[in-house]
Parts: sequence; structure tokens; C-alpha cells
Amino acid sequence: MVVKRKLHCNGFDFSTIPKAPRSIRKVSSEKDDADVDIEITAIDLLASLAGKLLEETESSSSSSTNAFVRHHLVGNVKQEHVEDDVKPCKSELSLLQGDLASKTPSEITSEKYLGNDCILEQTLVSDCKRRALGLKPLVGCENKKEDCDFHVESVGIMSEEMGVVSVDAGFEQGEASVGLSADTFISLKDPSHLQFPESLHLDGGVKMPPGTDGGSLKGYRNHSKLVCRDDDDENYCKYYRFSDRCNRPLTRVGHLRMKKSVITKYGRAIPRSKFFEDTRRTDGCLKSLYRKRKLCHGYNPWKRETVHRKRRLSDKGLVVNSDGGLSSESVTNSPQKGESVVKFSIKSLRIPELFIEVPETATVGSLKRTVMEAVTALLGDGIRIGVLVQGKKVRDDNNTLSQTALSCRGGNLCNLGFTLEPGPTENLPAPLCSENHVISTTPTDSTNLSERSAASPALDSRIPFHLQDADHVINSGICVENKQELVPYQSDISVDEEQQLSSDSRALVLVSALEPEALAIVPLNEKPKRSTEISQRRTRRPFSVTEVESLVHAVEELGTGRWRDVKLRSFENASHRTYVDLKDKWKTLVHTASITPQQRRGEPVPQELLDRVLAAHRCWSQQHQLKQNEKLQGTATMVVVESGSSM
DNA sequence: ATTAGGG
DNA sequence: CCCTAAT
Repeated sequence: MVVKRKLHCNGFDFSTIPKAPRSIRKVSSEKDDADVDIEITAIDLLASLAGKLLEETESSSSSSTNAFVRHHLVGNVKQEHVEDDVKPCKSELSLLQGDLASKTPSEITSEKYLGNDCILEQTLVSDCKRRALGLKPLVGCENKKEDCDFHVESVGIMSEEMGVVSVDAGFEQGEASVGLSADTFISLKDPSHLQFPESLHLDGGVKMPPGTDGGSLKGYRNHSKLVCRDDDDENYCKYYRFSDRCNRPLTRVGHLRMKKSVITKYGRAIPRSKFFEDTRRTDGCLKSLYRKRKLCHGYNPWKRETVHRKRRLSDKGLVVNSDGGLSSESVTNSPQKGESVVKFSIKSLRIPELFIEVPETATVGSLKRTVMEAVTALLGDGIRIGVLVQGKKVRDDNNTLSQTALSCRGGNLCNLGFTLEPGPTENLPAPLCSENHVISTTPTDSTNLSERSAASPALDSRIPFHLQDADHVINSGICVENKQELVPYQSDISVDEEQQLSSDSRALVLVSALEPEALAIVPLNEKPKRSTEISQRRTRRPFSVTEVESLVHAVEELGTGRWRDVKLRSFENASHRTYVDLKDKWKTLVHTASITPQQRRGEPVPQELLDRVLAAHRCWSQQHQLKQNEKLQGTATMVVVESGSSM
């Protein structure tokens, strides 16, 4: 289908703004052409808007090379949508509301950038609001001229020399919802270097301006997501399989998104053919899949889960905004059950409880790493889902949605939100020791159990982050300081079963997506297994010197080979340390102790401890040797006795 | 569930 | 850290 657009905005001819390349997209089927149009149009609108904003920015802040612009717009797009191949589709965009505010360069310091949310402050135009404005859907309005909803959620420009214009926009047509986000790179010192179209984000991938190194922009990139509720499988494939087919390297996205952390942490590229070869053989068994992880080179299963999860959502439905609100409402009746079904997808999940402490002297890089660690730790320890209705946490998992005022007619769907929360275990670092005889080298150590427990947080103060109780943060509204959102990669996890909603945190059990059958709706009551946990390699948590000390001490007493006892004695409250971990750590300790200090890596372990490791190792090896000999002796004598008695 | 050892 | 085999 050929679509022609013409956009006007306050006299600004948007058609003069170069358009983003669309070759990335593949129009696969006629059936989805309507959706394609939606996407293209929305992207164009974005591009146009960004251009317009840039223009305004240039004039309004010409004196300053830095500008922070918060632009809040609501647009009303008139669009003529024609199904015919030749007929044009015209769009008119009028800005209803604009608010330009610039800040001085000094206001845009890295501290502010990091500490506050001065990059982007989203003003979400809720769907309810938009509907209140009388905006009508477009899908299905063949040969008709109808109003189409377009809204810009936020626009921000910031940085020193390189500017980034971020535009978040939603575009709604009936039950279809297109969320768009684009980052535009400009040189504020030389506005002529506008490179908007090349940096437009498509399909969730990242396209950098020509000749731009991704790394150099890292710090400035903040927002890049594109959610197109185009229910074409092909498009989803493109969306998520960028790593092998579309060649859109994720690692170039330098912002804090779970997808990045997960992928850069353990994810490596896997040959597509290899992957499918593996998955074919796995026979639907999750465990098998993850067993093959090595072969898969750390292929991140989240991606696949997301893909297939999305695939299940063949109906256009509700979209949960990044603030947890629903941006599009669509309630349909289940054809099978004749029951009311709530359908929606989750665009992103908020992690409100990430609390990060870093010293003032910390570098930006270390801060990034810290946040990265915090996020990966959150994932590694397991997450649960919190359900919010009108900002309030819904605690009773047994209530039905209607009971929770979440019925389709209740209209409360606009206020449905989800949060990612730390798993039920170890929200805070646990005390290392639970018994009084452990750890004796630290000066502050007390031999008293209760004091030890009380002192343990201090022990762990080196751990730079705490995953605080989400409820606390949410209810007390403390997230003021760090409003910047962490958008998890699986931002498109969708839950479209009422049952799923009403169940507990397992509501987000992800489909393994190994087989086509996996696309079928999975009743949640099945297995409480959290595939996210299975799939995810545990976060690496290097042992601290304190922990090593504790371990050495325990092994000195208990010996090697009694890891369960070591665990119970010294690491009972450190739920992230299994006895296998302790055993492994001892193994590496022995190895570390036997190599030269130059060969060692990571946080240096005091030589004194290593000496003790070696000593204990020798000692207990000897013991084992003796025992073995005893055993052999015993069996030998038994054999002798037996043979003697049988004589 | 634990332990031991290879990867 | 993960995985497996053997207890």
C-alpha cells in the first residue's frame, strides 16, 4: 500500500523533514497494512514533531549551547486513511499545547543528570484524557476522514555538545496503540547538523547517527523504545531478533535498561541457526534449553519469551504505560468462555525500589556499574510482580479482578499498573554469620550473636545497593529522587488472562516459547516454576574478604566435604550462597592460594587468609587420605575376615 | 538433598 | 557459576 502523508503544524511543513529509513521494516502481509500505516504515520509524526521542536528550540535558546526543553504536547491528527493503493493518506497535526522552557548550561550538570530526573519528565497523556478530548480511533475507517489520536509524552533536550531530543509519543487508532520514542541527536553548537531521521528508532533497535560512535553518546542516551502493537509475527521477529538478523547491536544503547544489563552480563550472540537447532531438540523442556546455554552462548531467553508472549496477543489491547497506566482500553468478550476478558500488554515495568548508594567521589562509570549490578542483582535474585490499582498495591492475590475493581466496565483499567519487586528472598544482604564463634578477625566483630546480627548491616555496607521494600517506596511516594525509570527489556510482557491477573506473582510466568504450542495460553495455576529464574544465570557475586574469612574459619573447623554444615554455620542467612557456592569458592581459594599473586584477579584476598586456606586444605586432605586408607584397610580386613570365615 | 569434580 | 554423576 502506498501511503502519502502531509503534515502541517503551526505552519511548519513537516514534509520537509526527512523521514526515517523504513527499509528496516518489512511489510509482510496485506492484512497488516493498516497497522503498517499506523506505524509509519506515527514515526513520521514523531520525526516531524522533533523537527518542529528543534526549530523552536533553536530559536528560543539560541544564546545557550545547552538546552533542556520540556515540551508537552497534545496533538490531534486528522488523517485520511484510504485502503486503496494509490489514494493518499493525509495527516494534519496541530499542536494544541506547547510549553518551552530552557535551562542554563550550569543546570545541566552531570550530577543533575544522574541524581535527578532532569533528562526527561514524562507527562503521560492518559488514554482516558485523550478520549475525553474526543479523539477517535482510526482503524477501520476506510475511505473516511477521522480524527486520530496522537500525543507526545515528553520531549527533552540535554547534554553539553551533543544534544539529544527525545520524543515519546503515542499514537492510537482504535484498539491499536502505537507507542513511539525517538532520540534525535543534534549538535546544539551547530544546529545545522540535524540528524534526526538517521537516529530515529525503529523496531526497538537503535540506529545511530552516521559516523557516530555509540559509546560517545552513551551518557546522553536515555530513552529509546518503540512499541508498535503491530501484531504481525514478522514484525515481532524483527523487533526482537535484531541481534542476528537486523544487526542492531543492543550494546550501543547506553541507558539503564534491563535488557542491556542482562545481555551484556551474560548474553552473547548466538548463531540463529544454532539456536533453532538446539531448540528443536529440546522437546519443549525448559531445562534442556538452558542446559544448552553454553551452546547458545548465553542467548537470553527473555527475548524469546517476550516474542512469543507478544505473539499470543493477537488482539490489540490495553497498553500499560510506563507509569503503569493503561493507554488503550479494549475489552472484548472471550469467544470461548463468553466471559469478560481483560486484555492488555505491559509496555514497561517500573522498578521503584532500587535504592543506590555511592560515595560522592565515585565516578560516573562506577555509578553506572553500580546501577547495573543492582539491576542484575534484582533479576538474579528473582523478581515478583506487584499489581497496582490507582497507585495502590493490591495485596490480596485471591481476589478476582472484578473484586479488585478491575472489571472492564469499572473503567479502572486506566489505573492498572505493575511493578517489579525484589524476590521474596533476601531483600537485604543477610548477616554472614549466625553463630558466635564465626569471624574473629574483624575488630568490630563481637562474639555475641545478637550483636553480630546487629552489626551485620555494617559489614555489608560495602555492598553498594539495597533493594528496599517496594511497598514502602511506592506508598510513601519516595521515588522522587530517582524518577528516571528503568525500563526492563521484557517490557512487552503481556498478560491477557484474567486468571493470570488474579493469581499471584506467578502471573507473569513466561512462556518458554520453545514450541509453537507454547504460544497457547498457559493456565497459570499449572506450575509455580518461574522460568525467569531458570533461564537466568545467577548474578555473579564475588566473595568479599569478610565472607572468605568466614568460609575459611568454618572450613578450618569442619573440614572440606561438609559444605552443608559450613553453610549452616556461617552462611545460613546469606541465602544467595549455597553450599555448592561455598564449595566452589573453597576450590578457587585453594587455587588462588597456590598461584602467584600476580596471577590473581579480583579483590585481593589477604595472604594470611590464603595461607590458612592452604593449611586447612592440606590438613583436611590428609584427613581424607587417612580415612580413605582406613576404609581400604577396613574392607581389606573384612575381606580377609570374610574369606577366613568362609574357609 | 549432598558431595565431588569437570567445565 | 553451572552441570552431572554418584551417593
